[in-house]
Amino acid sequence: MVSTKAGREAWQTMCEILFEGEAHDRIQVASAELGLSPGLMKTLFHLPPGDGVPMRDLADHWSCDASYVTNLADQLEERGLVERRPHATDRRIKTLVLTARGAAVRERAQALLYEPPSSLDALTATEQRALRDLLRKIAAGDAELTASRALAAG
Amino acid sequence: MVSTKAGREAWQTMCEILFEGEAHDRIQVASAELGLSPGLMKTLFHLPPGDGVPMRDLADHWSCDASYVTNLADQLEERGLVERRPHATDRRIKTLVLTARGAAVRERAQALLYEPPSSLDALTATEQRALRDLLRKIAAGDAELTASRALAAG
DNA sequence: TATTGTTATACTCTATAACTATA
DNA sequence: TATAGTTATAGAGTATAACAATA
Repeated sequence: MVSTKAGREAWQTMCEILFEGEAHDRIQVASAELGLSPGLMKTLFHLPPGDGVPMRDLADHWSCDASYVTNLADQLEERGLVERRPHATDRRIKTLVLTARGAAVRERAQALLYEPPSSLDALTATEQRALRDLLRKIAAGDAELTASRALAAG
Repeated sequence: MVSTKAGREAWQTMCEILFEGEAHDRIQVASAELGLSPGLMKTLFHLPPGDGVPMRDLADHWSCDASYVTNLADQLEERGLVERRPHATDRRIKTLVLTARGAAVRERAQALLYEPPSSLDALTATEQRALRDLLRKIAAGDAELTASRALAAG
């Protein structure tokens, strides 16, 4: 089913809209407006408000080195956006927790990123609902995505 | 119309599927497989086979410095993937043109990037067609995207 | 012994400034 | 005088290696 011609065309068009269209520089623009690097903004997105995330989990998700996560954490801490907190049971682990200010910046970042481009205007209200429902069905079937959402929900 | 609740939800879900889901590391994985940096791969995508693009156009599209485009061009040239060619009428301008090898690598890169994630499997064939049609309608209304496609079509 | 995180270091990516050639 | 591209250089981003603390 996944190799349906229409499915491939749908996926390709989705990539083009996000990477080539009006919104292709959204991340740069949003992070510049918040005075953050794209990497720092991406980190905020992975920290559910009120809940600590082990630094190792971030390195695993991004397939990056642990030392880079240390670097990101240092920069966010300097700006007062996150705190390092010890893990409840394993004292090797440090978790990253958003501060109140960090949660506010995260919310602002999401507002900027999730603002739809004007090209969405090409769809009627009914079509926009149909699109949302189809995309949500895909998201629900995406193991990684649903896992990270379950985490975010606490 | 664009600020429809469903439209915002659709856009947010689209971002989440691409940036957080199964496919979130597609670009890294694909470029690693081709032995290119993500920046080099992105450059190949902006060079329509058989047609030269002025280096300045790339810098403008990405809002980056011209010297960085020089750097990208140097690296692609070293690998035999592009050639610098003089512009027909303005001798200040150099255009970047894919070599035969460059066009082949570009095609392979597209195949890797545009391979849909398995989560698309959650949709029936009919739904995949409906999704494709909705996305294409958005793409057609995206001024930047249609402009770059017109260019690619020659 | 294996794992988490840090430090020191080096390499890649990207920008700034000064320059050459062309318009 | 203004624009396209290059060079040299500096800064940010990211990885590697060696290390300390904990499991």
